[in-house]
Amino acid sequence: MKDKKQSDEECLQDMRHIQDTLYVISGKWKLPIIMSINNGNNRFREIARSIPKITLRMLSKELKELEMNKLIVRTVSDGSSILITYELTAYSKTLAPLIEEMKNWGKNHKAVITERAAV
Amino acid sequence: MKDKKQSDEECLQDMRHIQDTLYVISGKWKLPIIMSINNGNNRFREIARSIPKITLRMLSKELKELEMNKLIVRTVSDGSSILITYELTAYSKTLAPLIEEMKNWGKNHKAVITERAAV
DNA sequence: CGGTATCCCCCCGGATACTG
DNA sequence: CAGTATCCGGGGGGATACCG
Repeated sequence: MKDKKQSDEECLQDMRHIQDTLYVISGKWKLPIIMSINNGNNRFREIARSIPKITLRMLSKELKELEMNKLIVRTVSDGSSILITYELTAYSKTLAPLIEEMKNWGKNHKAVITERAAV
Repeated sequence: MKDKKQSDEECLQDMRHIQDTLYVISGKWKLPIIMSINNGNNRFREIARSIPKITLRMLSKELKELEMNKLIVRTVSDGSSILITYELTAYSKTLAPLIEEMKNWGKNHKAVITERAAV
């Protein structure tokens, strides 16, 4: 978002891109799931335990969508017992700056809102 | 999101911040509205016209929420006729890096998904 | 111009139970 | 462990009509 005014056409393009991004990360759980996997949780139950309040149903659904968007990979390895692991793709790493930015903004916003509530 | 693994506690904090941010910018229209105003549209109908497919109802609803979150200001100025303008707050500018990031990511993602569809 | 009021549908997301 | 099945409420969001 530049301060310089852009053409309406450019602005429309940008809106579309933003809506595309919003669509991919929308929902309460997708980003938390990515963060959890990034933090070393690779098994279904492990991820479930690491995210407060998420239900198995939602985790299952969201994992599928993330896989469709090429952000994670589901692997079934057949050792002594069957083992299923979820891993982030290299592509998912491109979300890192975005996540970082959202993390910081949320932290600050919490402060802003809390201050308002106090007044 | 660092590559270095962080403590689970830190990770939980981050998830909460992210969810706070998601909550504020969630919905199809909030960011497009901010972009539209940023691009010089300050009147209700002007904004409405600048955003494809948005309905008056949604614009009205979202403007209120944005105002509650201190991202825009609604001003009623009483000249020869009543004039209502919407402006971005200084605070809303803190979203700029996030928006920029989402714009770029969406642009690239579109390409990634399209490529997949071709295969 | 600057919105509200209704109606309505869809689907997100929670609860709970169950399967292999 | 790794999920799926079913049920269900709430609300996001579209269409349309209307108001001052």
